[in-house]
Amino acid sequence: MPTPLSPAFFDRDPVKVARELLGGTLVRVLPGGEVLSGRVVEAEAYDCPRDPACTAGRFHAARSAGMAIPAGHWLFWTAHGHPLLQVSCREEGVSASVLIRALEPLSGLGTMLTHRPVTRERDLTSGPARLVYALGLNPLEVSGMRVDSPGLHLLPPEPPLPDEAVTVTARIGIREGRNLPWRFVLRGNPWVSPAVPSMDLLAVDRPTAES
DNA sequence: GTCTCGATTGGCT
DNA sequence: GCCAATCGAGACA
Repeated sequence: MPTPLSPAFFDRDPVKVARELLGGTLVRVLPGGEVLSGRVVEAEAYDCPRDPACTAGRFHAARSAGMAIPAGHWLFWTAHGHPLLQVSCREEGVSASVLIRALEPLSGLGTMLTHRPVTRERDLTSGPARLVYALGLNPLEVSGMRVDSPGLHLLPPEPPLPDEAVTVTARIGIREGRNLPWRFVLRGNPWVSPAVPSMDLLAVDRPTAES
């Protein structure tokens, strides 16, 4: 059983964190002890100092203050009335985070379906807000918790994913900064969120963010 | 109080 | 594929 990722893992470039998070396991332990888990098949990086898509500090300074908490804490962003699960990155005071966009359910599928009844299983967690609903996460309860909390934590991919298993694309659902290759998808996995237009696919297959 | 924005979702065609 | 509903948060009067 791998050790949960510690906050120190997140205290660096969110682009690298997003890449290395891919293939890992998100584990949710319900109060009754039941375990809901899923493999991270899609993740995006947001790094405000160099990211035109990151509205933190522009439109929603106060709202995004949570993104500036110390690295390795859960936080929620809301968009279009839906909660999105993120992990803070970098040192305190810098708004940077990794957004978990999709999971492949591993255990607790039945309970997830009670949280979020869907007709097709692949619709259960194939979206950033969908997985929050499926896991039954309460934003007020989870926000600000350490990323290695017993009730909600992340396990690293074992073994680490090879580059050829990862597709890097432009981010989706945003207006600015969409050309940055900061969206990481498990190649060929059916659980990723709705497909990006083919024109958005970049000619890169591995992270280029060396900073 | 009202308007606007948005990193989404789900229903309809 | 398209589009309306969604609702929390910020801006402004």
